[in-house]
Amino acid sequence: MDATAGLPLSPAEIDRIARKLQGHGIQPTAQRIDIAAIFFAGNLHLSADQVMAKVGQTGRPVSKATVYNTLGLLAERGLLTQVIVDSSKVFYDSNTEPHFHFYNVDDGELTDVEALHPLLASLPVPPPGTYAEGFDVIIRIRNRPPE
Amino acid sequence: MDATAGLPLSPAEIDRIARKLQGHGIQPTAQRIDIAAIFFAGNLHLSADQVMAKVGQTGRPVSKATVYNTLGLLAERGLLTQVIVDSSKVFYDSNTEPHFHFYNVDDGELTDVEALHPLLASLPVPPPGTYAEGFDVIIRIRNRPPE
DNA sequence: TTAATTGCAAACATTTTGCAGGTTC
DNA sequence: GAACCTGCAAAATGTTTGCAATTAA
Repeated sequence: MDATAGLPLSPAEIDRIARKLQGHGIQPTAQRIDIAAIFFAGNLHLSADQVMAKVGQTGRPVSKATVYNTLGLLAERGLLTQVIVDSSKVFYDSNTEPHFHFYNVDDGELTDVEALHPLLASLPVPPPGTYAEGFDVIIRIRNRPPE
Repeated sequence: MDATAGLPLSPAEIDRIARKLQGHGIQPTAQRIDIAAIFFAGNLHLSADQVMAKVGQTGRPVSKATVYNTLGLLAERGLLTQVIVDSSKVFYDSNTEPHFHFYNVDDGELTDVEALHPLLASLPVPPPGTYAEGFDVIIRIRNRPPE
């Protein structure tokens, strides 16, 4: 899916996104709407610098600090999910439903996989005194068979 | 350099570790033996700086570059597993059998969980043209119940 | 007008790299 | 002797922070 589809944003779209942000206790500013719009346009997995690049393409650059702030805020408020698959950068996923990921180590691509219920139902139970906050299931894949 | 200097490693232990390294095509140097000894002593999850600190405690400091080189090499040769749970650092796990992890986000502790076979058998199948290289199953836990 | 947000640059932490000097085979 | 390993310092990332200027409630 093309993440730049729908940009520039129609007033109706801006309004829709602004309401969504407000619904999650986030003050809707121009920069936040631009960033949120990218993710709300489709199912995407982007790193902070990819977001910055994409926002820049729409004609209104946003500073690095604001991109990081906003991504962190959107994740904290449940509008995005952080995906940690690579030790060198964090990905943000517009899919906030429980699901798994394929991570292609050759090209760095992240792909969603619908969560398998039998698998979910049998996840290990946290030790006494601790509580599950979430889970990550990542299948690392590559383009050539293992030797 | 004398490989036994200042370390609580018996000659027999050093020899055992040296052979293990050689068995995986790794030239056993004093520094590599010191680092490997830490992991082979038990089931541990340590980051590079934790390894450096532990080696330092034994009386013979090892440079940062060598610690990173050695950990990377041991992981590449299958003697350690890299665990990516935190965006800011990599953990190395002496358990190289397929298994899952609890990651306590409050105190940064990693714990092994035996892999559940029914779960393993039902992992998603990679897309055509790609091949599974491995999997990560991480259950994020915390010390207080979700609000 | 009061609080929140932005942008810039500098600071940070982890990891990687270049290269001179040592060590091992 | 040739190849490999180590250590140091500097560089490269990705991310965070401090703070003045701007914008929103």
